[in-house]
Amino acid sequence: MKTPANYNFQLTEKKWQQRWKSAAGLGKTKERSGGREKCYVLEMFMYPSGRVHMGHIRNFMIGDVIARFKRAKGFDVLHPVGWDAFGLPAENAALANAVHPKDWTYGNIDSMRKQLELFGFSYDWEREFATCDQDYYAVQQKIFLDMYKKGLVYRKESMVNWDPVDNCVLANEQVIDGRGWRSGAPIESRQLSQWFFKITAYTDELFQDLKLLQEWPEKVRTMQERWIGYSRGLMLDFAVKDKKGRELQDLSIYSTRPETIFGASFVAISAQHPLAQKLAKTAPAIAKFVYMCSKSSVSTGDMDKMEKLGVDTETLAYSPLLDGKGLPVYIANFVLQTYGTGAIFGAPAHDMRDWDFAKKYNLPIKDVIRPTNSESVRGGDAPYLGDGVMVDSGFLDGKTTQEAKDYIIEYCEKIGVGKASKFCRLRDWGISRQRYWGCPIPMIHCERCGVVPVTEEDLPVTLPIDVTFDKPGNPLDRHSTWRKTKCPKCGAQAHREADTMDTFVDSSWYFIRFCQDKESDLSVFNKEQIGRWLPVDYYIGGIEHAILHLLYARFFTKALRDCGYVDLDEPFKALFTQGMVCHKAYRHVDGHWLSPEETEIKNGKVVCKADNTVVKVGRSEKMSKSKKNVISPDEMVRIYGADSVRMFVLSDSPVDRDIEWSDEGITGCWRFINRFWRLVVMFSEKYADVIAAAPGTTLKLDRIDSQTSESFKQALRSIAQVGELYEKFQFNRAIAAIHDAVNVMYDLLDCADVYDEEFRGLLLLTNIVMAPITPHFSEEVNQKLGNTKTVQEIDWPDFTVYKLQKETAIIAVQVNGKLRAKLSVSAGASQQDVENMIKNLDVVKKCLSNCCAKKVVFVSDKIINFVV
RNA sequence: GCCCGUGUGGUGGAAUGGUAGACACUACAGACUUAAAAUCUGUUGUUGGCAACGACGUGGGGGUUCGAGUCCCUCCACGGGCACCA
Repeated sequence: MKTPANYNFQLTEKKWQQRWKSAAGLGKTKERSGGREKCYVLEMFMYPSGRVHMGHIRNFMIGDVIARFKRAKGFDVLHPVGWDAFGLPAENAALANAVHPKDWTYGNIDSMRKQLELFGFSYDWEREFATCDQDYYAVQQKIFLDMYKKGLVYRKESMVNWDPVDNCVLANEQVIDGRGWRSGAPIESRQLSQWFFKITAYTDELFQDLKLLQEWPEKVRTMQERWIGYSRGLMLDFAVKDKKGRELQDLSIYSTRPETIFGASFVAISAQHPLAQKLAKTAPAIAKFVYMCSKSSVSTGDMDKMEKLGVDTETLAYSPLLDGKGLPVYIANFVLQTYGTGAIFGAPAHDMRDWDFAKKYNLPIKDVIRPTNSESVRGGDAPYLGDGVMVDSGFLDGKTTQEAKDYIIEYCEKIGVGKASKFCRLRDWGISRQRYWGCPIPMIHCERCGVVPVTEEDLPVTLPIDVTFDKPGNPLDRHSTWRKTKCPKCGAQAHREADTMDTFVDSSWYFIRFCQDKESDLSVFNKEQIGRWLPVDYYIGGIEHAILHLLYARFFTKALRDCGYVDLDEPFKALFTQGMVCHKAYRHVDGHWLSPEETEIKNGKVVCKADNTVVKVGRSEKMSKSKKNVISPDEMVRIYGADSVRMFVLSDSPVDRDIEWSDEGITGCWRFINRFWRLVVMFSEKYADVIAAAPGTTLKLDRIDSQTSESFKQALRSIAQVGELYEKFQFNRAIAAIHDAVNVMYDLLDCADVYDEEFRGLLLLTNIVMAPITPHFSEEVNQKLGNTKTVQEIDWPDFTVYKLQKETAIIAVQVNGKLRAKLSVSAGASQQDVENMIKNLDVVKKCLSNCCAKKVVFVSDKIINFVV
């Protein structure tokens, strides 16, 4: 038979995309009667940078397969798409190219939407929106005011993380290794008035509810747990006196290891501590040290390499617990003002940092814990950090560390020198950004009344369009008219808050907005629609959002619940984090990256075309412009078609791992699609009469019985697994199972014992389980095979109706666990039957010649193992 | 330093404690072709052997088990996250 022509993806993909569009049915959210279950599938929405990259495609593919699969399973599915559209790059583009951020953003959205449409994702485009749409940020301003009324928003003068490149404040979460998460510039400290969300009001709940998120990766839960940094300990009171015994001030110290107090040999406070500031005024040496610390705190970074330094304040700290013994007070560079009370007591024998400090300044090291399984206290030149039994600690002697801890907290509370306390690392969320392209903060500054919220009738506070970017800084600040307004309280001349909100606010509730359809009043929360869809059943995105976005969104959900907007505690039921799409990267000897076009292969070596130097072919790296290893999705669609690209990003690697983009991989998918296509063409030509005689037949395979070949059943077994594999996000295995089925069908095509209609059924079933991955192709195949329903209209097949049990099993014959032979038996054969069958096998005879087996292990249809 | 993850052929990767290497890629061979591409059919963990058939083999070492890639202990390498958090 002549080899059929290649599958024409150009025509086919266009054809089906047009049909889906005109039928307006592909991704449209259906709410059908009959109490169907809902399924909300959401991929983390994207920033409109201008280009869709392969990482997006992989992310969206996971969601698209799940959404299509769940629809076929009979769920009502919500699968929306939108744009996280405020943010700095729009302003940078405005500066660089003299284009308005609004035009830049909406222009990018248009071109990215076109790119996405090439892939045929089953989104409900009717619900699409961008966070910079006025009707979206208007609601956000209302939420802000409601949270303000609830006491969840406040304004405070505080030290902030200032990014000198972006000219902007960053949240703690956005500072990575002392550098801005976006600009990479070293962060400075500045004193500024800022708006804060009181996320710490929800510390307990955010921490406790992590336990509810069993369908989140454990890794993400642990990261959040550590970020919140919950700890329990004792707040202990000290009195600080100078050398002459004059009382200077009281000092509170927080410790999670209060049981080591009798091993304390010094107290250390941070350079920003009020006591340090006070002492610096009169003592030049202290002032100098404090100044030095303030300098170095600006550029954090290699904390671990920083030597522990301190200065003796010549004062002593007294606790009633310590029998009138004063501990020398140091100002030390390793004590953080932002954690606890900014003061510690040092127990060098049982803490690494205290140990280093004591060694440096020759302070006593007193052991108070004897390791549990040891006769004596710590030996050697290191602190003992584990648990044990208290020694040399007065009334704590003989208690275990845990007992001692509980006891001393209780004791201190009783005698009134301390109390049980808890602390967390989590700080309130500073959301003021000195930028133009964001949601305006709806507040007004009045000289007489102070800060006054905008009244609801005056919402939204719209972003003015007539702004200039000719100077650095926030254009809202210098706008000639926009800032001027009347005080809602007294009517006097006042001015608007010029800061805008952190864009992470925008992405903290977008998944709620998607729940409302186009017809609903978008200026209010429609509780019925929101209640119908939330929580998100499958949330899919990158691990890089493990803390920032996911923590903020969880907080927002709880805050909105308390404002009466929603009725749920956690927004995302299951979270799935996918790996990156990587690609080979080429590096020149001098270190700069080369694109593949700048290289060639000479004598089996990759060399740089320009200067013939040997190029280092590095390990596969995440695709990025700077590494010049980006593969453009539309280019790939042009060459191989959308379905091949769709298939490739899910094949090969499990989706939670990185995948390497390769030419072989994508051509492999393209070839497989053609291979399946040829099968369909050959069948439909050979059995044209079958198709013509029974168009629109259902998928039912009537004649699966004992006469059906094992191969045929094997193919059915393979595709029967595919749904379960989708459910488990094991798309690579699902694709392997589909390969299996197609390979078997090739073997079957020429067999005489294949019933024609049965074979068509098998083709159709394989096609249908593959359809979530290759929707255009599958519609075409389905049509070619004469099915009158479209794939979209077909329910997921029920494979349990087929009798697919194997009739024979291959049993492994083992001696002492070593494989000696394989034996085909009828399925379910008993141990006796199997033993009878094999006792004459040479291998078995040889092994059993001199003695009987001590023991025979038999696992039905699997193994028989003789132990001799 | 702490926490988490990963380690299986030339490559990506399969494998409820039960026949390791499914599926795919690469490579090689054969068929088709004037030829090439494409396609189809084989072979492809290492190693000994003409063969039948053996030996070895899931980062290293040890253990539990009739049986370990899988469970336990320990070490190593790589990747990621957090990091002076009292």
